[in-house]
Amino acid sequence: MSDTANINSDEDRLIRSRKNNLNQLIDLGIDPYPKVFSRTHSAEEAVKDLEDLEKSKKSEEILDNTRIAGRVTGIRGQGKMVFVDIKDRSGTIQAAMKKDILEETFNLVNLVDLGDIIGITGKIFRTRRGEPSIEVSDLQILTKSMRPLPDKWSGLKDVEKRYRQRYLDLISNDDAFNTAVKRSEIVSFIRNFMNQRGYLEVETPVLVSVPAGANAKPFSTRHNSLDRDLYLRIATELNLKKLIVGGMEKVYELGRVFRNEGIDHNHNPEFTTIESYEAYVDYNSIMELVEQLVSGAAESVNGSSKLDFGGSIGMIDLSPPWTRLDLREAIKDFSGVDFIDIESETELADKMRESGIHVDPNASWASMIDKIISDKVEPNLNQPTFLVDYPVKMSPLAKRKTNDDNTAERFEAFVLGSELANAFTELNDPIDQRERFEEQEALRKEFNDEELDRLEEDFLVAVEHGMPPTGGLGLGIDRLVMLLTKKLTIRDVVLFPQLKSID
RNA sequence: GGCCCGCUAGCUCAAUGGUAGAGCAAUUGACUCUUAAUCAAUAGGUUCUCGGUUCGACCCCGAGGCGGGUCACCA
Repeated sequence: MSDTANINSDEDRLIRSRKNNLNQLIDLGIDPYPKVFSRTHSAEEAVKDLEDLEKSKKSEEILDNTRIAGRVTGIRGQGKMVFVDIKDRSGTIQAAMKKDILEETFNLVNLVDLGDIIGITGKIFRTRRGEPSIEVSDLQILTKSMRPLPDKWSGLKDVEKRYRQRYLDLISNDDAFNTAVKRSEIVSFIRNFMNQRGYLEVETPVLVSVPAGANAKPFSTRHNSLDRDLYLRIATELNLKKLIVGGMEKVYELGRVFRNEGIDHNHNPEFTTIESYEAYVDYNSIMELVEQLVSGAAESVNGSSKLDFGGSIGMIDLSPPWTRLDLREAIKDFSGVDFIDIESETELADKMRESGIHVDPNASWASMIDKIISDKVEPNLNQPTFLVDYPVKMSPLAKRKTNDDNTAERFEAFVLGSELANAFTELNDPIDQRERFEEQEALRKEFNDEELDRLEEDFLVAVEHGMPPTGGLGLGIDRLVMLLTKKLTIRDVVLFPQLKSID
């Protein structure tokens, strides 16, 4: 490609002027990409020092020789004086570059473009207009930028570009930056929360030979030297329970799982869950764990366990205790269907159609119940709610209730009409567990449903060695972050959401 | 996958089927307290792609791409 081929392209024109400045720097013997710059202050700290001085808390010397680095987000030329906005992690501060102070270095100012990373040395002061600023005595180019930034005032609004080039979103939209920070803080809170309760954090394989532990279609891949198909895990469940068999008693994994299904505002093909397992407790303890974890995370990152969504939703209060609804009663109340007497799929389908629910003609009993829940019950559960006690048929990994063989000790947590967590008293009877898996395998063939859970022999052998009574939890981190940052789409809480590639 | 909407300068947005424009960014010049700096001038376009209708298409029609919404499915 020759230079003349693109000489008329606007983008090239913009890059060319920056390259021109870059070359001028090189001609001056200046490295446009030096390795280090030692900072004394963040932008925020500099302002604080100034305020401390003004309150007479500190002596004036603290203001001298302040060194700050960051990205240039604004340049206001004033002839022999130029104001430059410098943005770092903590915020933005103004630098005042005066010719009579910088002398020959002042020529460098003309070679600074919007988007460059620069380091400045100088004295903190306040301008006549009251703006905290650095009076620059030395200026260093730390990184020359070759491409223009999005418009300072309107920011980056193009949704697609925000996702594909998230770094631009982070630079120009504070809300995107703050959401990413908050996600990190939430994950950090959860780790501390679990560790303080004596849980061990573990890591189990992402590549598995049987994608088991949940209902989902897996991604498949291939290991060359093993000459074998492998799958990306759809859940961390079974390996974690093997660790309970191994005596770890309290374990959790914060990890990415992968499901080969549709993509929309609630679903990314890879997402993060926390699964935890604790020996010698049942699902009642897990309900308390969820209440404390979620309300604690809210208080930690938002300073409150309440969230105001306004409009018809209003205030969501995450503080314990959450409402507990019996699943069967909830379904009956919201849809009029009482599944307890309905064993045949055709009868259930008829009842559902009577209630105005669209039924897939090839659906299993369990998936139909699931459909009733998501269509008729979930949308009503804005305030945090546990739906408790699920049919055994739709809960192949959960233990039966003591006096009711058809019901399992399982709950799901809902907030804002969306599922947040799924938990049960874990099934540790190896004979029952094997039968449940075999039924799932049979149903998968009968209904040709790729999403039904799979039998993993290794897991069954582990349980046959004896798994203590255990309470287990799975909670969607992305959903939790959406809730606590009030984002309506998962793409706003995942830094690099999956998008189609542009060829 | 069905249906609906969007795609125009680096960014944000205009433009009855009749010469594609503005603000910011860029380039050149003036300016030592500005902060969306100001002022003057200049330059910048495969209107997502391909095809069709038309004397003439950003605009109408068809196919495709990408994105958004919604329904179906899923966490």
